[in-house]
Amino acid sequence: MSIDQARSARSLGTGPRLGSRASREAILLAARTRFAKDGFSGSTIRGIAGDAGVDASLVMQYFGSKNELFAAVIASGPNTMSQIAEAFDGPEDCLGERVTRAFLEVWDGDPVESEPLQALLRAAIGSEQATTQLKELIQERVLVDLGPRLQHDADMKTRIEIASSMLVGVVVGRRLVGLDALVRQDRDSLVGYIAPAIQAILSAESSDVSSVTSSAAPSRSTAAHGSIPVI
Amino acid sequence: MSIDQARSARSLGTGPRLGSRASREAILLAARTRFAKDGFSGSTIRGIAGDAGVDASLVMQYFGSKNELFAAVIASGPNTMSQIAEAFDGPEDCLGERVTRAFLEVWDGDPVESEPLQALLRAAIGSEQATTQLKELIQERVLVDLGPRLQHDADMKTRIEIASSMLVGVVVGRRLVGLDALVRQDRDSLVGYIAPAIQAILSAESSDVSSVTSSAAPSRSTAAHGSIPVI
DNA sequence: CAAACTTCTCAACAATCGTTGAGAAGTATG
DNA sequence: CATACTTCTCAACGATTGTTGAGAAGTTTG
Repeated sequence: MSIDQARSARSLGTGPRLGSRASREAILLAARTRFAKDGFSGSTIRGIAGDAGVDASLVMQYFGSKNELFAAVIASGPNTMSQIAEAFDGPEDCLGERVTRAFLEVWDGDPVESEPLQALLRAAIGSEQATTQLKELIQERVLVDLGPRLQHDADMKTRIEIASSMLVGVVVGRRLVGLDALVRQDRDSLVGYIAPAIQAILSAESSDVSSVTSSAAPSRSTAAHGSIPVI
Repeated sequence: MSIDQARSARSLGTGPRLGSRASREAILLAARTRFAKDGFSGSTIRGIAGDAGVDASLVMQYFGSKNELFAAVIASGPNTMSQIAEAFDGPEDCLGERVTRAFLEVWDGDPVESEPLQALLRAAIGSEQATTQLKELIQERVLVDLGPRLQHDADMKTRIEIASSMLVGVVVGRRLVGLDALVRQDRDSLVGYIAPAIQAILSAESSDVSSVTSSAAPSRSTAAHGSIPVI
């Protein structure tokens, strides 16, 4: 039977190689840019298809749905997270600078890397529903890379999450919101401002602020002499 | 003429005071919550009206359009920004703690204050178009309060924008994304982690990181002895 | 050429959106 | 009661959305 023939010799290739995967790539590129710029609900399949020079139904045929297209865009980014995660390794006295620089470099770099992150961030902050939907994706792509580095103590995990949130905030202000003073600064001077603070988060001791709050203050007693504003 | 009568004695009150302004308040409350939770494009007028127990057209009658309703929600928040801005005044050696605490208090506090900020943040990050639309509103509500405090030098303006972005990042991770380690911490221990870093941003000297980058390093030389991890 | 196959477009569906106009329902004034 | 006014609902509009099914256009195999 012809069906069995086609099934046994799967995709033996009688058809054309017209646009083939070129259209698929064009769709993915257009989707990446539009999701990064307009967010998820702000982007339309018709608009993406138009940018790719393709009919909207072809997008559905390749990716199934808008959600799956978005997932494909997020998955299309290369190893940006491991690039950031690697910065957590190495000597501790310049940890703040390395991590800060890694963050800024990824977001200033190739759109292939930064645009999926923009899209993920816009979507994740856009609504509570999207947040919970994307939370496992965030934890997967962030904490899987960062995980082995913070297995030691829960305190270090907290520090890393705080430092990462701070750097995300800076990047949001600089690249998404476009705050004047942040956009004006070049990368190196920004690192000069930020790295000491990140260093303080990642290496200093959690000092108790108010009166009681007995819980905190774990173990490390070496704090705040040379390690904080060092870089 | 009756028209002139009604115009001269404006709203002399022949009509009913049924729901009167109660429905308006209900709409505003429902809109505030939904915009904070679902973002701008994720919220629908029909949904807001449903929460308020009211028809959708009444929303239009009171607020004109979805955009104006959103603007009313944003304007409904009290003086939250000035509350944060006031934290920038006072002795410099505990600046980081005051500012950090003010940020976290506003976001942990009354929904009347925090939800309009959530809505503004979600909308502003949601898409590039919304960002540019809301940027002047952000600058208006943030920098008008903060402005007088940073008139002195451009360097301080940069520092304040960086510190604010960082704190927004922390708040986003804690209240919007819901990162585990950040949600678990209570406010005081969070301040213990964060305040030294904010203090470093707001008071330390911008140290040159790499080799060249001649520009930076302005004037202040007092840095990093007791003021940074003090709280 | 004919048949099989892939690539892509056209037209339309059903749902939902913001928005509008007309008119009930009810209360004050004459 | 009759009139004027406010408050609110009903029904519908036009536009846009994601999504679908059928069928052109073109390429390879027999």
